[in-house]
Amino acid sequence: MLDLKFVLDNIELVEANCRNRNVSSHVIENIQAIRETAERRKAVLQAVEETRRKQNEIAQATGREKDPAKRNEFVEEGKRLKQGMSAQEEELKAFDAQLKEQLGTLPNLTHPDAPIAPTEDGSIELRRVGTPRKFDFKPKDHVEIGKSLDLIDFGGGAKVSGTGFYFLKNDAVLLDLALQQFAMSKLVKYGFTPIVTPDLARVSILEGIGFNPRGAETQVYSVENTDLCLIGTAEITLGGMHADEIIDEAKLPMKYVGLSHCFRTEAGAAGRASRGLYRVHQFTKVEMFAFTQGTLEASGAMHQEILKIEEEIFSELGIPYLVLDICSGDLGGPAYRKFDLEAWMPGRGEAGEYGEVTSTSDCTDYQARRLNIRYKPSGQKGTKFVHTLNGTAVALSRAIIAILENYQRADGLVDVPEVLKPYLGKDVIGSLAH
RNA sequence: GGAGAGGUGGCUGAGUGGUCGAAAGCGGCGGUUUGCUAAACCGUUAAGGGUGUCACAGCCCUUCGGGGGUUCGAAUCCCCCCCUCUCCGCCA
Repeated sequence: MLDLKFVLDNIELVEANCRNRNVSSHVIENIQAIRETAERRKAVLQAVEETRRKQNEIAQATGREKDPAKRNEFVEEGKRLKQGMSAQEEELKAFDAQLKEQLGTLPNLTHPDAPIAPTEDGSIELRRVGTPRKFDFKPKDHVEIGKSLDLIDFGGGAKVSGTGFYFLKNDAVLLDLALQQFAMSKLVKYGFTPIVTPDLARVSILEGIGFNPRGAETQVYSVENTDLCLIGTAEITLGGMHADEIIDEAKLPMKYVGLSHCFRTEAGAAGRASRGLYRVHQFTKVEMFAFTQGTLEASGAMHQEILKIEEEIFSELGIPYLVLDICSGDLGGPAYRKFDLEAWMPGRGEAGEYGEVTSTSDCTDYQARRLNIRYKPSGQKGTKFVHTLNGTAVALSRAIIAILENYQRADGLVDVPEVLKPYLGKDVIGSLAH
């Protein structure tokens, strides 16, 4: 959510930003509506406050009055004032709700260096690291590898839970756990506090992070008869962890690395390039999340730190990747700037393709404002919203794709990346040897 | 799931219908003292919003877990919800 005052003072800038963000046209129409709503709300607010002031005055005078007759007069006066109140207050509430809804549709501002383009092909490739391996045999995709080595059971997943679900088996399980350990250990070394988060969260927390679990295009599973949803990412729970808090400035930045399951309905995604593990309803993810001081310098620096760690993880895994600076039209509401890593997947498409494996966003104060997470900057009075950032350390399903496909051998087995060997306990996936 | 107790400012904690935005302590900030530090002492210290100012000040409204209600007036009484603690039951 953007700050109301900022929006009112910068209508044109906000409008231009919305156009760059490729939001639907009714959002842009909303901006003028916000101005009107805000003005009408203010008028009502002032009327309500004036009435309340009179009421307080009468109530206090009544309390002080000893003479029963005079006291009675005050009471009658108070009753009269009270009668006029409720309609005004209802009106105020309605305006507040409307304003909040209208503001909620506006995306965050955009980093000046982010590429401006309407759709995802406008994102800019910053660099490519590593060279895709040349195979002297025709590489399989992870679905075939998973089948031949008995690592992934899609049929069983479909039977038990439907399409988009799967069982990991045998060495895939060890690989999954090894990746978690590898990522966790690294992040802890970098000063991140390890967390295992809940996999369900309240609707209000989802909304604070910028999800709309009840919207028409929701990707979120809701749990019937509760106000809970299955989380699509630990970003939700990690960000929500400090909702409504005033954080000691000395503790900033706070860095967390969370482990959670992630659930996504992937509504409307059928038929796209989503074979196998690439787009599934449930996966496990190790996620970074940081709270920084509320300055662009602080969160910008943290954003670079997170990106560097993401790159280090895939470099050490020995998987070629590229870094994308995500363009304005593909940013998503809360992000001020976003970098994606795409890893080389030899079995994807006709002759291999890069596929998204991580994403890191600087959300500035957009999430913190709605979640009400603040700190007191030293030397200033009052409070300021923190900045929040998130970034994928390892999304297990997609990392597994990359490893199986990049490390496959002519004999059908899969080598274990050097850095994972200590965690996995064996050198070759699919073999009996330990 | 059953029974009970409780949720108050950055923290601990008093306050059961009338200047209570709230005692006290801790912490923080400013000052005195001091060679420096500590201690001691004095003072100060909630947030958000409206109005106003060049900027302060000032004035006003809201907030004592959340929401509703009673009342001229609610931290205080009533109802619902959330959360915490204790005991019992159940359970990995």
